Amino acid sequence: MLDIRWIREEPEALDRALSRRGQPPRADLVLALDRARRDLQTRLQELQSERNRLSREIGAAKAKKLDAGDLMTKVAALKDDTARLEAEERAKAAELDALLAVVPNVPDASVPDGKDETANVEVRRHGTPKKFAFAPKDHTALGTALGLMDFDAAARMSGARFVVLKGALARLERALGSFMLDLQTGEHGYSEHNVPHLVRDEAVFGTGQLPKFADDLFKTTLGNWLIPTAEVSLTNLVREQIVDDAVLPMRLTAYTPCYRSEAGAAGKDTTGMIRQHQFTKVELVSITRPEDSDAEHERMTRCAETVLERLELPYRTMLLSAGDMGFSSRKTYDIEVWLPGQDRYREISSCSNCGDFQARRMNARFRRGEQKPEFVHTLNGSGLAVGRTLVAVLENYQNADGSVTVPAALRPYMGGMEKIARA
RNA sequence: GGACGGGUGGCCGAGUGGUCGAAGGCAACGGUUUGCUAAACCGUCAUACGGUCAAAAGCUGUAUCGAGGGUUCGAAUCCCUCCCCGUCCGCCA
Repeated sequence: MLDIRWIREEPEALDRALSRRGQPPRADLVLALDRARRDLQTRLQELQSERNRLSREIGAAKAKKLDAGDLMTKVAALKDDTARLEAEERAKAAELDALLAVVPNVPDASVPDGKDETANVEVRRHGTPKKFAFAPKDHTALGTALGLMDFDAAARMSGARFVVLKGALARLERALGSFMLDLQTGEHGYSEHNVPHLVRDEAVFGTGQLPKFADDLFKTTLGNWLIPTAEVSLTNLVREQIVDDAVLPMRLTAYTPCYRSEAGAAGKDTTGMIRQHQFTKVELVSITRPEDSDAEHERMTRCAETVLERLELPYRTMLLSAGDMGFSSRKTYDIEVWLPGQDRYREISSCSNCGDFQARRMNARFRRGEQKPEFVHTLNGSGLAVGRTLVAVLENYQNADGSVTVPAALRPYMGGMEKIARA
């Protein structure tokens, strides 16, 4: 949510930001609604003021046992006007709120222009894709041949975009989660959390998935939403809170399943584990002071990259263009891991600085000393998506005989296992 | 799921229809007193959004006693719905 006062002062900046995201201008509409709402508010308040004054006189008259009949008819006359104005003011405010709720965050000055991912800028690259002496298989072929990855069984009970992992692959998933959590908590200062996976409307509105992206989410019969990422649960830890300056930056992490309807992804990545309705992820969230969020963003991105470095997986880091960024973000780095089975880099982490955009939506603030509360800045990043990391491990560590070498960093989590082979 | 009891300012807590944004206390802040500390005393002490102003300050108005609706000239107080917390019962990993 953007600051309406900022829009009043710099409406042209809003339209410029929208244009960078490939959206039509909306400042005129926002300003018109805002003006109309405030005019209604002023008129309403004048009526209320008059009503309050007369009501006090009635009270005073009655206390003195005087007749207040005239006064009461006077106030009654105000009633219709007050009720009508109140309804109008409320309707106008709701209209304005609904509009502001779907206006995306303003891209940072350092974000490159561009309408989609073709304009993303590579900022660094690590490792070199391995040359295989044989034609590398993709993870689906590898996992299926190992007898440890069963899409058919998953489809029978759940439909498309689900998988059953067995044996060493099931354990590999757990090992990756534990390894990532240990790294982020033990070396990078993130505190581990176990959070709700079902949340209310307000929580999902807070992080920005609602109201615009409800189609991407699953909803329970009780009305709760399944989290599409632990960003929702972790960031909402500070909703409606005023935290002390001294506790910032807060660095939070959680290992959770993520549920996504993938409504807009029909036909994309239809096979394999790349795009599933359910996957696990170690999420990183930072809550910072405004002046610290840029540095924290760089740090967080490095925390995510470190996972890939420890696993010795080649990756590149992309700075997303304005047109490719998510709704709540003002600047995003995507980390893409090399997948030999696809012969290209694929997104495995996305690290975003949301500035105060989410904080406004969830009213998350902090206080410096005795000063007035200010909105915090919120950041989130995957550290990493476990399902896709498993895919990357399988494809990059595959051997000619179809077995998969266990990365050294994971062996302690695999009971010392060095290789995953068909039993 | 059933039956009760609760949600009031940073905290505690009073307030069942009329100058109540809300007594009192604690904490905090400023001051007086004081060798220092403490104590005592005096004062200040919610937020949001409007209007006024070039702007800020100031002044002024409105709203806010869990949320939303309703009754009433007037609601913290009465009614309805919802949310949250607690206790007991049932069920249950």
